[in-house]
Amino acid sequence: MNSPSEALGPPLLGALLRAPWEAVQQHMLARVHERGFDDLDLAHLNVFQYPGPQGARPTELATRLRMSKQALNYLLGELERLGYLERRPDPDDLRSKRVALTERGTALAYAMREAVDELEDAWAQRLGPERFAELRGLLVELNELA
Amino acid sequence: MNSPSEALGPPLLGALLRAPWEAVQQHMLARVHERGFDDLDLAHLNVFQYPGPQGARPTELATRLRMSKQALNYLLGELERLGYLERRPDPDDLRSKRVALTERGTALAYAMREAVDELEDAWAQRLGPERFAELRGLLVELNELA
DNA sequence: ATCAGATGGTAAAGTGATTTGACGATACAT
DNA sequence: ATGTATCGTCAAATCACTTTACCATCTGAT
Repeated sequence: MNSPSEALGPPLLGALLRAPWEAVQQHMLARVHERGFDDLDLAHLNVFQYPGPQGARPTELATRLRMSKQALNYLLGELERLGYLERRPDPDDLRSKRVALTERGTALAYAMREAVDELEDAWAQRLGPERFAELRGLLVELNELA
Repeated sequence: MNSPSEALGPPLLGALLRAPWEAVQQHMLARVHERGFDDLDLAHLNVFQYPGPQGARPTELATRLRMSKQALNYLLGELERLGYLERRPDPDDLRSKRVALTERGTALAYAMREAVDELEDAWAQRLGPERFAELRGLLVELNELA
């Protein structure tokens, strides 16, 4: 009685959300590496996360991804060097740049999307389509709360 | 037609899982800071994540948290310096250590737990208790798949 | 009982992602 | 016009983390 583990109680919602999210991430990374985009890591994929960097300004992206504009710019530099995107001058604001995906960048976004779809399909099958739909619906609501 | 954002489609499951998980994390960090544990960041809280470091061996913890034993030991060093835990010799294995929470460490674990409960309660209320229970159940199942 | 190999923890140096601080250029509001 | 805010970037410094290398201890085979 009163063992430390008992005192901690059952798995918390945080843990329940975290594990499958990490599974998605890892699956995405592995799949994307298989497809030949093996010069990237999770930090890079993070930049491409929904809704992706296409057309965005660096500062806007940095805010969205909750990192300093310097940190993001560092990543953009690497992604540009690796041929995934370019930073082009913004015609409407001479101070500003806009991120433009290259062909390779677009292909990456597509591959990421496909990887997630794949995993979702697998889960939907094993959970049952209607229960999976229910889960998705509840998660959408949860996201609206936060 | 065929705008970049259309091509990306609706929010993916990854994003749906990530956002609320990050909300949990941020709430936990903020709450814990309020309570006076303001010398910690997310990396530290990570060590305390379910089921917590109490009684664990460093290497075991490192495996559980998917980091190198050196990286974990670095964090344990800080947490020890800040008075949250101690590394004590393991009586059963002279090579080994065991993590023992201090009073402050136990208080932190309790505060973290409380913070998550708080947020869960808020969500349960706004989602409806039975729908929240459903969400939780589905997440448990999803965790068993992965 | 001994010895080989595995495992646990740690130290030290190096790496590299990220922060801090500062800057010139442009935009915008008054 | 002029002051202030914003955009991107550079450079230096920092700090978390990796790599490499150890020694101590355990374990199992002989």
